[in-house]
Amino acid sequence: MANKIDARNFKGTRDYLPQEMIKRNEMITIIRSVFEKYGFVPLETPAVEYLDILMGKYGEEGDKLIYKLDYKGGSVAGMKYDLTIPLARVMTQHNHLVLPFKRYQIQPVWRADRPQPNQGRYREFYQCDADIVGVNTMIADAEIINMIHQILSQLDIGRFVIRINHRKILSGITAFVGLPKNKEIDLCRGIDKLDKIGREGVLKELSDQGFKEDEIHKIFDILAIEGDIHKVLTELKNIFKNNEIGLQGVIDLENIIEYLKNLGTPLENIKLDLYLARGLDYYTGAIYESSSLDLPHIGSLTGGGRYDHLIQSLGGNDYPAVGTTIGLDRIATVLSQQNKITEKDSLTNVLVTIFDETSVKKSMEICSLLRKNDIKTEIYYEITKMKKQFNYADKKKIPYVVILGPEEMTTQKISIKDMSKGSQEQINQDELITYLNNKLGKNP
RNA sequence: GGGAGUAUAGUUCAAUUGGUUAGAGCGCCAGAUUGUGGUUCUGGAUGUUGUGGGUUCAAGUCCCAUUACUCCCCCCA
Repeated sequence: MANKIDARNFKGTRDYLPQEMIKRNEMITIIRSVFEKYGFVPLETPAVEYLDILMGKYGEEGDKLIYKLDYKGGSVAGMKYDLTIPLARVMTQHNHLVLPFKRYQIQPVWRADRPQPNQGRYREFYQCDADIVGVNTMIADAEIINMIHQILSQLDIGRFVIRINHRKILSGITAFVGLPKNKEIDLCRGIDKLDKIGREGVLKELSDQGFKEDEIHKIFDILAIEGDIHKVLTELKNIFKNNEIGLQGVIDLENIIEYLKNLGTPLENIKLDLYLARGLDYYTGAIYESSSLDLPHIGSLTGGGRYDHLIQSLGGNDYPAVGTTIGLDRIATVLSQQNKITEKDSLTNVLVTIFDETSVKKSMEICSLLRKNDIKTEIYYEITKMKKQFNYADKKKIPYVVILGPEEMTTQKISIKDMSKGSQEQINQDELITYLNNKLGKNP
């Protein structure tokens, strides 16, 4: 025999066992139904893309994390890194799509970084994207943010915050401080840690980064702006008096806030974060990210923004676009660390037992009848002692067990045991469906 | 990409300064109970101690390498 194979998962990938899949499917059902409620239509794209399409869109770090496929001597393809670039590609290739094109997409993506399950970080993970192509009003941005709020609330993840910012505000700040454009990212990175390392820490970090004293001084002027969103935006407007690009960002955000109110979005979960940067290169306007307030170590649960020229950069029309991704695995991690995952081993409602050879036919008929009436039903596959059959129902947490023994045969009744109560009753066959529908809460 | 830690049965963990045949809980299988699970009682099965080398009279235990996993930073979903 050949060497023993060491069965294991590829690093950073997991098997989603039934218990987990049942929960994931429930989550996906919620997400999909919200997407559809807002008028989004489904799209799927291949796992693999040509490398020239993937490269250069995600920033320097991102490019390194693309899984490259090596075949026929040359690396020309890679696993998709997100769902936004594939959408942009689709938009360039299918001109007949009605604008605004609103699509949702729920698929895995791959990133070659170091897995960290505790933070919900994997190499293969699911993204649930919703994007609006062809609209440049902030109504679209507001709808996306509103929808994120809706989904996170419905998934019952506990306290969360959606942080918003604008690429043009970042540019405005960079200009205000007097820095060259390429320092923008360093600037954000340094200041973003304010919460973690405090004022002194940021000061040190910035001077280590080579920022001059007067520059740091100006940065702290901006840092000093505090208060609610409106106040901050008003003060920024003042600072950006002669700064057209920064001003544009502020106006966009003002509009978004206004529209969010119109949509009835509770603003207490939404925070303006002037130092939210987001690594992906293609963003051009408003950007947003959300995280759990109870489990901040898990990082971002959703992330998105406006990317007005990405589609053109792939050779398509210059369509404005905005969208978000919902990080299914991150959210699942939050729920699991909050012990909110009720473990289900089965979706079956009824187990039909088989008493002996003479009752096989009857049991199978009842099983079939239940299924015809949309009741999730299993039949036990062996003619064996009741003990084993009940034990199976118990292990799989199947709530009802049907018994058809000699006694039931002669009385023309069916015995049904309620496994959680331990109680058992006999009913007429023609009452069976009504009885179970009642028990399962299916009748109005 | 940088740093740290862990590895013993299906699983969670034991095993004295290195010292006989590596143990226990849970789980699993069987019986008590030939029409009934979840409780109880009785019995049973399961290990190349991650892998390879080294030190030693003797290694689960010490050393080196390797692999896997975990954690932190970076970045993100």
